[in-house]
Amino acid sequence: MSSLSLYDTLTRTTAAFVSIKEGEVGIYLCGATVQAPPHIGHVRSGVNFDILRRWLSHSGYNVTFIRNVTDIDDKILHKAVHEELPWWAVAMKYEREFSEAYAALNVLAPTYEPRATGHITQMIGLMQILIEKGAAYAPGNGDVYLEVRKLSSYLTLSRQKLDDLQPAADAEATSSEKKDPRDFALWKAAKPGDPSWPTPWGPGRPGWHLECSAMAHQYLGETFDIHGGGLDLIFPHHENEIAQSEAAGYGFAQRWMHNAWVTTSGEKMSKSLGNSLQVHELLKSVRGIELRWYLGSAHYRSMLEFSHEALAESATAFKRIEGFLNRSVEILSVVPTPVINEAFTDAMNDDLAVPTALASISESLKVGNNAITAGDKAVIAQAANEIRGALSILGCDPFDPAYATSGNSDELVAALDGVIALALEQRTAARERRDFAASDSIRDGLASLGIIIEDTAQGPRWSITGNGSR
RNA sequence: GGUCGGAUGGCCGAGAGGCGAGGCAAGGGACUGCAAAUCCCUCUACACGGGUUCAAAUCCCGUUCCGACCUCCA
Repeated sequence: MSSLSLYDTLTRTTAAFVSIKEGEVGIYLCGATVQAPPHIGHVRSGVNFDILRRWLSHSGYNVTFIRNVTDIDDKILHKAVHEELPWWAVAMKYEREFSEAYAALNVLAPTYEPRATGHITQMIGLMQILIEKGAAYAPGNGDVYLEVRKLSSYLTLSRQKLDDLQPAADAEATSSEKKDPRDFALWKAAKPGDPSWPTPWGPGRPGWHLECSAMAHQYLGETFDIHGGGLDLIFPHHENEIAQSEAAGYGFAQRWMHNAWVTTSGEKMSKSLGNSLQVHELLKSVRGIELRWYLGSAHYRSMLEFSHEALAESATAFKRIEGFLNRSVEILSVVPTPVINEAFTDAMNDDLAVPTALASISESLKVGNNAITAGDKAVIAQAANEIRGALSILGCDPFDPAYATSGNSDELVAALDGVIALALEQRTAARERRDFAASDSIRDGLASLGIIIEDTAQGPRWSITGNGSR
C-alpha cells in the first residue's frame, strides 16, 4: 500500500507527507478577494484543494480547513466607487457569489471562513510584535512597513534575489517613507473617504498580505501543515506572508502547494476576457457536477486550457460513467457503497495524480459494463462501488445530496415516471405490431423533450438528458 | 534583465531511461426493426539539432516557440 506524497513549492520536489500532529492536518487556503464575480479559474483552485481535503480525510486525517475571504482591498474600494455602493456591500455581494459557485461545484464548506475585516485586532497584534522585534517600522505617516532586507530567508519560496526584482511600480509614490523601495506595507494609512480602523499608528486599513498571516495564526497556530493558493500568489503574497510570520517568530506553513491556471488561448485568464467564463454563465450549459469533473480532471499543477468543446466532451465522458451507475442501481436495486480501490489510492497518493486516477475509473467502468452484459451482479456491484468511491473523492458523486436538484420532488418524479410509462406502453404495442413509424414517433417526441429512450433486454428505460429542444 | 513552467497521436491528457496510461473523436465489427446504450477491433505520438547510453519521449548541451511571476491576480 502506497502512502501520500505531495509536491512542495518551497523545495520543488515531491516528498512524503507527514503531518505535524498525528492524525491532524491544518490547511490554509488563500481564498477570494471579493471584488468581482467568480470565474472558473477561481473555482479551479477551490476544487483542487477540495480534492486534497477529501483525500486527506479519506486517508484518516482530521482536517481543519481554513479558507479566507479578503473583504477589504484597493480593488474593492475602487469597485465601490464605480458601482456606487458601500465597499462592504460590494464585498458581501461577491462573497455570496463565490459561496454560490463553490456550492454549485460541491466544494465543501471550510471548517472556518474568516474575513479580513473581522481580524483587525489580530493584525494590530502581529504588527506590534513585528515592530518590537525590529522587523517592521512605522515612519509616522500612518503606514506600517516590513523591512525586507533584514530577512535572510526572504524570497526563498520564489527563489529570487531582492536586488533582481524590478522596482515596484508604485515605488515613486510611496517610497519616500520606506527604508527600501521593496519594503511592503503591512498597514496603510487612511486616505480621505477610505474605511479605516484605529491603530497605535493612526487610522488605516490592512495591506494585502497581513490578514493571511494573522488569520492563519489565529486558527491554525504558529506552525501548520499546508498552505495553498494559486500560482500567482507565490510572489508577492505568500513570500510576504512568510516574511511577516517568520519575523514574528512563527514556524508558519510546513508545505506550500499551488494550483495552476485555467487558460484561454494559451493565456492566463483575466478580467478582460469578459463574462463568458464566469461560473454562473457556464452553469447554463453544463451541470455543476460536470463543470467540477472538467476542472478536476487535469492535474492541479498543470495548466488547463479551457474550451467549450473540451468542456462538452468532458461532460459527455462523465455522463457515460453516471449512466453506468444509474443502470447498476436499476439492476441491483441498491445505491452503490463507496469503495476506494488500490489503483485509485496509488494514483491519489502520488501527489494527487487525478488523471491517472481517472484511468482507474475507466478500468472499473469497462469491467462493470461487461458485467451488465454478462448479468454478473457481484461484479456490477463491485465496479459501481469502486466508481462511486472514486467519484466521491473527486467531489463528483452523483448520489451526493449536494447535487440533488431542487424542485424534483418524489411525487413529481413518480408522476413523470407514470406518464412516460404510458407512452412507452403505446410504443411497445406499436413495435409488437411492427408499426415502426408510430413507435419511432413516440421516441422522437420524447427525445425532443429531453427524454431519451433506450431498449434493453429488460425492456425500455428512460432518462433525462437535460438538453431537450424546448 | 531576474525567477519559474511548458511543447506528447485528429483533440484532451498521463508518464520521466527499456515493457507504447486513459479518455474523446474517427473508421470497422457485434447487438438492434432502426436507433440508443454497451462490447470488440483499428489508427500510435513525444518541438528541433547534437550528445551520453546496449537502450532516450524520459538524462546532458544547444536552438526555436508558448506561457507565468517580478509588490495588492486563483
